[in-house]
Amino acid sequence: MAGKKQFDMDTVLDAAMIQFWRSGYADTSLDDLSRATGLNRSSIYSSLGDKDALFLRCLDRYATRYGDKFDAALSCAAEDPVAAVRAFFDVTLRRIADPAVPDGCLMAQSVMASPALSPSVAEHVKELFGLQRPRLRTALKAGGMSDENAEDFAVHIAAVNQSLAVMGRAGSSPEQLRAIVGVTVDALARALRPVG
Amino acid sequence: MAGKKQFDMDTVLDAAMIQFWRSGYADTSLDDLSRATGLNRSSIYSSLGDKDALFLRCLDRYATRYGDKFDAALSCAAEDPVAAVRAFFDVTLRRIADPAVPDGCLMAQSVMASPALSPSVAEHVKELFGLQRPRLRTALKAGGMSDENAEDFAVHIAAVNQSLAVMGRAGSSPEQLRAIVGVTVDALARALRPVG
DNA sequence: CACTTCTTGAACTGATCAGTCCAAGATGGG
DNA sequence: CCCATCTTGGACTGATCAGTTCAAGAAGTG
Repeated sequence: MAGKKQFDMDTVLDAAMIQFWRSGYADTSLDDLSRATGLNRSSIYSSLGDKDALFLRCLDRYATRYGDKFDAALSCAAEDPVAAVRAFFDVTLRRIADPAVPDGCLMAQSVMASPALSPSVAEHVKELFGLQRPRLRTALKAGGMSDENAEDFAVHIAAVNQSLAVMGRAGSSPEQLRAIVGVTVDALARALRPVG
Repeated sequence: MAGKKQFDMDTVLDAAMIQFWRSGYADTSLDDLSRATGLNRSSIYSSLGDKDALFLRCLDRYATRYGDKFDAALSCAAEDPVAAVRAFFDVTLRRIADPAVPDGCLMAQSVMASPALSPSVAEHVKELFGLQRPRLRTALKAGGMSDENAEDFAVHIAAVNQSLAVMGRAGSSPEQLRAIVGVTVDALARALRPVG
């Protein structure tokens, strides 16, 4: 077998991402990754680099995949910001309900574990994690919200969205998760209605 | 040295708890615990049991210490539920601002890491984590809220409270954390005011 | 069909892990 | 002052970790 990779890179990266997502960085060994991807250790190293490099690629993959979905959900914010935020939360709620994918959130658990990561990886995690807030702020301002309110709601919504993964992993039911976002969506609707 | 322990159990348990809190279960080795507590490995085993047993004691210690503070904060819920919830959040905000203690939250990060914990420990973590919601529900009902609203706000407030630790560890400023709880407290105040 | 090129599997290295064991030594009772 | 008792420190075990190395062998090229 020369000159041709024996595997599909997308499939392999998905498998590795899901492994990190399910077990976290510290509890994912190279043997786990080898088993999950079907690749030998030396194939992983030669094609994807060391554990940190592979983890970074998985983080970027995760951030891009769901970042695009969040952007799409918020794209109607100018016309109907409340519907946009509802769609934003739905991305997460659907991800949690999807049996093809682990519960929890790769970003949130990586942030929580960041003191144990190498400094450069930890920095990258925080950067990716921080993309959520400006995304929301821009959408809320497009929806007609004042600067100050948009700031506050953006960070609040980012926090609530992140909490869904933790609550889901802790055993909260889909109904409870909907109740969590319901309070936030109601508050947003009220804040956007000029006469309250 | 016979018949007398050479150390203060409270001091040792605090040191171990903080070590787990800072680094998480997976990234805390017995050498770390030995260094943090000043106790030798064999002293840890003979006095506190194995790593899982010690971790459980630290979890219980954490849950009791902050659980008591949360209860105290909510004790005025019948007279002023909004002030009670504000005080509830203040327990967490003050903990995050306290330099004597790690950022993050031992419960939240243990829940996130639960798939990598032994099943019995994971179960215990989820139990302790689940204590927050009924605590809040009882307080909100005492404050005059309807059953349905109390349910929804209880799980929402528990989620937001939990998210503060993650957002703090991700680098959010104290002002941003206050904005996160501000939205929730405002929503609660509105829900409690009979005429909105 | 032969040769070059690259992937691949398995063995190996040194470090670190949780957990065990035991001799050394300190203390309190007699 | 001596002995029994218990804590303590350090050495040890077997497992697992990330990362490296290398021979075997398959595909492409002529």
